This record gives sequence, C-alpha cells and structure tokens, in this order.
Amino acid sequence: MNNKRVHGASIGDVARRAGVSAATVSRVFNGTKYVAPDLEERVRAAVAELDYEPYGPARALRQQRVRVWAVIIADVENPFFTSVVRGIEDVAYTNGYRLVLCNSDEDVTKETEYLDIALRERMAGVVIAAASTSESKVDRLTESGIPVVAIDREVESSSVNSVMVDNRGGARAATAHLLDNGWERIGCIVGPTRVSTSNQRLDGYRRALTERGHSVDKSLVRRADFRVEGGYKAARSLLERADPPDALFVANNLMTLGALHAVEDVGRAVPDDLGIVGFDDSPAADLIRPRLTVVAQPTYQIGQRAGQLLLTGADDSFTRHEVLSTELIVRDSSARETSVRRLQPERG
Amino acid sequence: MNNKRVHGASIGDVARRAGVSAATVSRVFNGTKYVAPDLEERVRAAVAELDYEPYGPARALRQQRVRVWAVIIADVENPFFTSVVRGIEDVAYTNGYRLVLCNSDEDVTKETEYLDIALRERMAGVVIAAASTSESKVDRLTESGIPVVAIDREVESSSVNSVMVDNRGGARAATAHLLDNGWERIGCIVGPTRVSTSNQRLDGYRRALTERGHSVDKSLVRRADFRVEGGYKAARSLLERADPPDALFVANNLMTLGALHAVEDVGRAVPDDLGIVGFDDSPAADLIRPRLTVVAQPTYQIGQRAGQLLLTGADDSFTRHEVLSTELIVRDSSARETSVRRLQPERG
DNA sequence: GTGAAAGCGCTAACAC
DNA sequence: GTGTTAGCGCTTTCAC
Repeated sequence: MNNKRVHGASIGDVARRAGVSAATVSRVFNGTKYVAPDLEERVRAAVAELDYEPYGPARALRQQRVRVWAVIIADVENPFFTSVVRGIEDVAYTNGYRLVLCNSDEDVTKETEYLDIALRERMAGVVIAAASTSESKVDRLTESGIPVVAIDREVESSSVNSVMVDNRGGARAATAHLLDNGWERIGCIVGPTRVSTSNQRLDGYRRALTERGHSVDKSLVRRADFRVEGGYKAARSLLERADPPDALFVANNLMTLGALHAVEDVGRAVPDDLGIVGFDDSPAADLIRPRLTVVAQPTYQIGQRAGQLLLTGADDSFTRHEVLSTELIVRDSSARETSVRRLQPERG
Repeated sequence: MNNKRVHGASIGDVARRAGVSAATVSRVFNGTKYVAPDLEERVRAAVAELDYEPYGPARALRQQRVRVWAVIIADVENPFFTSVVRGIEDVAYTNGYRLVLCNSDEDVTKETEYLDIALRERMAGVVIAAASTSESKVDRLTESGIPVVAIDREVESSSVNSVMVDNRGGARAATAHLLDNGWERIGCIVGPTRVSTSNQRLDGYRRALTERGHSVDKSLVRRADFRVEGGYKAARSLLERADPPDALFVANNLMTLGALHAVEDVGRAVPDDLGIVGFDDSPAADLIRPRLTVVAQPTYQIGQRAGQLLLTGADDSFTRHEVLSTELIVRDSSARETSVRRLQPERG
C-alpha cells in the first residue's frame, strides 16, 4: 500500500542519473563555478526527472548558515503585531531571507523555547516582541553571534538593537487630550508590569495628569493582560465603582475593544458621558461608533526598521536604539458634549 | 574587536569536557538509553559551562525528521487566519511539534517558495490556506510523504486532507436572511475566482436568490481581493450605480470593513436604507454601529481539526474531508425598518 | 572544468 | 553501560 517515497532524491541520485559527480550537481545548483553547458543540461534534466530538491539540513550543516529570520511575537491575534510582521517580511524577502513567525502567546516559557529553537537552528537573525523585559533571555543568542532586534517592548540586554515607539509621549498626549476636552476623572487600563510598554504608557498617563495639576488616583489604574477579555474586566471593575471615572485611557487595541464592550454592558454612552482614547489604530477604529480616538503607531515602519537593523546589525559592533513617534488621531470617542452626530449623512 | 564565538559548542566539545564520548552526551540529551548518574552529572555540568545547544540541522540530517509543521496562510493580517492558527498551534504544541507560520500574501509564487522550503526541510507536515485552487502545487509534498491539510480553501489534489466550512450554506443563509428582511436588490462582493471560497459563497448567494424566485443580476456581483481596500472599491462601484443595490452580502471580514467605509463615504445609512451581512465574525463586529450581522466560522476548531488530521493523516492511507458548519449571527446591520436603536441603554 | 574525498554535528548500530 | 564507528546529504578543498 505504501509505495510513496518517504524522501525525495538525493544529490547522489541526480549525479548518477546525469553521469556526473555530486560536486557538479552542487555547482549547477549554486552557480558557484563554471560548468560546461552540456553537463549542465544533463544535470537539469536529471533534476527534473527525479524532482530533486536539495535537502536543507544537509546544506545548513555544511554551510553553517541558513537564510531564515525568526520573528517571535507575543500575540499572533493582535493586528498590531501582524502588521509589524509585514514590514519585516518585505525587508527579509527582498534580501533573500525567509521568515518564520513564532507566537509566544505572552508566555515566557514558550518564548524561551522559540529562542532555543532559533539558537539550535543558528538562524540568521531574530526579531522579538518580548513577553517580559527582564525574563526574556536573548543574550545567549547574541553571544552566539545571532543578531537580535527587539521591537515594541524593551529587553534587558546591552547587546540587542531595538525599534520602539515613544510610548510615554503617546500616552501623555492621549491623556492630555482627554483633559483638554474637559474630562476630569480619567481611568487607565494598562498591561502587565513585566512588559515595558505597560509601564511607559502608564508613566505617560501619570505625567499628563501631574503636569496639569491633577493628582494621580491609583485606584483608577488597572493592570490587565493586553487581551480583549482583560480589557473588558478591567473596564467593568472601573466603571462599576461607586465613584467611576468619566474617561478611560486604554493602553492597547484589544483591551480597548473589551473596554468598549464593558462600557456598553454597563450602560454608559461614549462620548456622551464617557470619553475613551485607545492605543494602536485599526481598520475598524473609525467604523466603531463613536469613532475611536487613538494613539497610532507606525506599524509597518517598525517592522521595516527592525529588518534593516538585522541586516546591518550583523556586521556592526555597537547597538542602536530607534524610537519612532506616535500620532494622536482625534476622532469622536474623546469629544465631550458631542451627542448623536451625523444622523444626516455628510457627503453623498 | 570581534571576540564573539560565531557558533556555540559542539557535542564533541561537551564530551571532551565531561570526559565521556559524544554518544553519551547524545544519550543524556535524548534520554534514549540509561546513563550512569555520575556521568550524566558531568555531562550536565559541561553543557551548562559551555552553554551547549544541540545543532538542529545536524540532528535533522541524521534523524531524517523534524518536528515542525509549516502553516502557509494567504494573509497574516486577516484575523480569521490568525485565529485558525491558534487552533493548529495548540494541537502542535501538545504533541511536540513546533509551528512556523508563512504568509503567502495571496501570491502563488510566494506560496510556491514556501512549499519548496517545507519540502527542502522535510517538514513533518503542512497546513495550507491556498492562494489558488488550481495553481497551488501540493502534490510534490504528498508524493514525498509529507502530509498536507488544506484549510478554508480547496486545492486540486486527491492526496490532501482538508477542513473546510460550508461556504455555500453560509452564504445562502446570509442572502436568504436579507431577503426575508425585505431587502430586494442584493449586491454581492466576493473574492477572486482562483479561490474556492469565493465561488462557493457566490454560489450560495445565487442559490438563495433563485430559490426564492429572484433572478440573479450579474451586474450586482463584484469580484475583489479579500482585502479592505478591495471591499471599499467594490462597494463604491456598486453603490454609485444609477440603480444601486439596497443590500450587500460581503464574502469576507476585511472586505466588509472596506464596504462599510464605502457606504459611509457614499452617504448611505445602515440599516436604514442599506442592509449588510458579512462573512466571518470579529471582536469588533458588535462594536461597529450598527452591529454587524455575520456568518461566523468556527475558526479555532478549523485549526484544531487540521492539526489532528495532520497527526493521524501521516499513517492513514485514505484522505478525509471535513466540512464544519457556519452560523448566522443576526445583529443590526441586516434589519429593515430599524432606525436608531438603543438610545436608551438596555442594561445598567 | 571536473571528480574524488573529506568533513560539517549528530545519532544509531555495533562492539565490548 | 559506554565507547567506537559509520554515515545522514551536502559543499568545498584539492588534485588532475
């Protein structure tokens, strides 16, 4: 029954069939040395007949290199990360690298496994959005000569390049914007302590408050998990207080969706009696009603710069840290005194 | 300046340091045979000191197998696919396989490259959401003994297992639902012909119309590209007709977002004078106003079943095709005569 | 210009 | 129980 070949033909099979040596087949494949046209022709024919495909591991073993980058992200289901991946991918692709995408699922253990794999396979480079600033162990990679670029989230390591955004500034602008619009008790939902973006965004929120003479009420801050469900619970717990906030700054896209669900379930109306600003834009942000005011990040460029740093970082001895800026996109969810808008279509 | 090791220690280095043979080190690592406790201890110590990590390609070459599955999807930025990936991932992970995720970007050439890589690396299995029914070449893999599971989109091959959903039925239900709600001229936006889901969903749409005695007006059907921008353009071109449709069935999530933008730009109001049903649910679907009526797919289960088929498919000689059912989730975007609802919150 | 041979790092078969 | 040896499939000297 089982008459399938378990493996394809080897270079030896091709050589035999073409009546040449394995070395010649190799040279034809890699274009590494001149091969007489007639031999080349015979080799190509044999390759076609046998449906030969060079065996990756054997090549890698011999050449001690593999043109693959690992991209380890904290959540494949978060469009922010997948959009960043597109940026990396384009750089990789045009430079002859292939990408493997690994999902750590915000889990340091899983992340460590993927880092180990990158090490075992001696991959050409790693881009990581770390699950934890202090626990993500990337030094083993850089010590083995594998360049690493951290994106979005910082890691404690002196040897990795990084591409971050100005989280503090973005959060500060978001919060200041809410204050400017007349909101006064602003709640804040951020991510876990172990991730740098959480702390920086929280810091930006605090800064905006103190800069404008507001005190920071710790009880208005919630730590969640950067996921929809976490945002929902955190928002509910804030809004069900006896003394709930009148606005929310939510520090990532998925939690913002959760928070909006909570707002609805709790019976508050945005922005009539609750202002909201989120972090990260999304294609749905201006389809949601009211349209979401957000701090947008240059996702594609983050990925692109990361890819470029991986390319140059390999032969560059000092580390680079890039910080891209964010942009506050003001839509409707943060506007005070706005009631039912656009009952009448504005254009046609 | 360059005092980094380029590569880590080899098994020989560890053996030497521990005063044992390479075979013993290998046995300690793989738990394949009993090793005396004192030797094992020395080996572990040496491994720790040298920070040894076994070299993947060498292992793979020797063992002729790699515990990695490739997942090739058409669009990493589409939450439908990433959600499916989570399902695959969980099965893979609990069975000791690792996943590499490849983005074909709806491009057959790119997809072929990834298929070639899977073949070259002799990966343990491949899950593919194919960029094209007829052009996606998966037979080379199955002929080499690599099990392949097609998800979401069919491929022309007798040797691959598959997990699909009932696209025809879902589209039919969606369209019938619009008709039942009193909409009469229903436009349809589907994907490219080369993808099976496009054609099946279009077919379901047609069936619902003819079943209820409506004729199928070809000019109300648009082919787009399964992306936001494509949905936008297609919807605009439909809505800007002299004789525009009064409802839309949009055959995927991203195109639905685009269509909603178009509806807005064109000045139509949903559902007051336009009904919409989309395909694929999303966390934002009931935050969008009006809430989106959608045909939901069991994304996680699609992935899970695909993973399971990959596990069993390896030693199973006949092919299986599974079809999971969809569910019409009726929200507000399809309801006729519904005007501004829930001005008053329903719960508190 | 081409072939023969060595060897990348690992594991499995075989000795002892 | 442990070491020695061979060899996975490929590329790259080194001869000729």
